[in-house]
Amino acid sequence: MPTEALKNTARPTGRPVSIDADAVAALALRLFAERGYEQTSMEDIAREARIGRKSLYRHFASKADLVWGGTGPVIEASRHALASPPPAEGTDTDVLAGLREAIIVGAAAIPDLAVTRGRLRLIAEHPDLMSRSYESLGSQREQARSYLTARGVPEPTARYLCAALIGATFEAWMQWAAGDEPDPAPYLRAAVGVLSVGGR
Amino acid sequence: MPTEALKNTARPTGRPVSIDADAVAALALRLFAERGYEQTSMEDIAREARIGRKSLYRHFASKADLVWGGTGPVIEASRHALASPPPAEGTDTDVLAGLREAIIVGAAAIPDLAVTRGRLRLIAEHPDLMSRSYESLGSQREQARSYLTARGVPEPTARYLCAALIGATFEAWMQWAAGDEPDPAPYLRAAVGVLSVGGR
DNA sequence: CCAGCTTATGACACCCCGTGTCATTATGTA
DNA sequence: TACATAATGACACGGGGTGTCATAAGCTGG
Repeated sequence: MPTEALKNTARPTGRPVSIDADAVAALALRLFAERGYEQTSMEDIAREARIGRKSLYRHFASKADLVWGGTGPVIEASRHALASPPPAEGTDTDVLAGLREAIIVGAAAIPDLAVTRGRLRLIAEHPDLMSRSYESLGSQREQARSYLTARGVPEPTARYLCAALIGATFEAWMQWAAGDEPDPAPYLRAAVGVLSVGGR
Repeated sequence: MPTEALKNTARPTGRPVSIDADAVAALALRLFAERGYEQTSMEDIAREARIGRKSLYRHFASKADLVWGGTGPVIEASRHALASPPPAEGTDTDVLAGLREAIIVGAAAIPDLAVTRGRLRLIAEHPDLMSRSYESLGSQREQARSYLTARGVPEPTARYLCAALIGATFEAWMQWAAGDEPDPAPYLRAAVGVLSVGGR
């Protein structure tokens, strides 16, 4: 999600990228941990990364993106898990179970959980970062919604279900991050367990 | 919620407030509607309200507070509805129904729905305003959580339930605001209907 | 090897949000 | 009338985010 203009997509001509966005994000995370989030300015990060402030903004749309950017893979993984199974005819077994499993799969795709935990803890501490959750999780919400509607869940119910799902799973991630348990799956399972499609 | 320092709380001495915060907020809403949210600077609002920019900030903590401030009464009303009935012994009837009714009562306490609809539509259009929902609804979340735990809902479940509740009801408000139906209650009912305390 | 193209880069300037300070003014109470 | 309290607004400042522009770096075709 680091705003990467055209990183891996075949670029036939032009000057290639010379800045390692992931390395810069990692550096920023380190600086945030050392000096604090709001005590570290974008100029500080740029200076430390030996690049210009404007170049920093070219790779990360905002300061918050330096933190939230790393969550891209998780969302992408659960998106993939949600997109794969085609909808069967009629009302299939349990749509909630499908959502749950996709989210678990997405979580399992995270390379290093320790970094993610640090990221989430940093987010939890700062309202400014916290509030970005709505937009950062937007694609996941959209993905879940199409999953539900494709399986016959009526429109308004699907919307509310997705909104509730995002809220609950985000809370689950936060609870996991606050503790020391290695596996986030139980938290996510419990969060999804709070939902019901039947309208009670 | 307009940051009011000491508006109605008996102030024995000192110069009384001479700025009508509600009027300023209404003016700001009008300017936002006319010129657009980000096209209207705090200086514009202050100039139009015939006050200084700093004085504006003394009444509203942020630009977003000019919009979100008006939601205070709703949250306060549902808080009151949630606080009134004392928990009975053992597992009482239906905690979700209690939550649902409190939210409906809160919605019914809104003086003029038209203004609220405009406000929510404005919020829907601007990610910056949208993202404030998390913090703005924080008190409501906390209130619902204590309601649930006081009625025997175990801790982690209560957390997830509240997170889901906030997400779903906010989505319900947004759906209501996007349409023309006069009563938000059906939307809210449907949103709460997506939850379940039983863990499926 | 050179010419020309594309694109990243960084310097500069700018707007605006939000905050801190401070002198001034207005309103109450003793 | 003196005093305390607090609102007001002027000024300055840090910092986020954006636009512009000249320059440098790499690729590709001749």
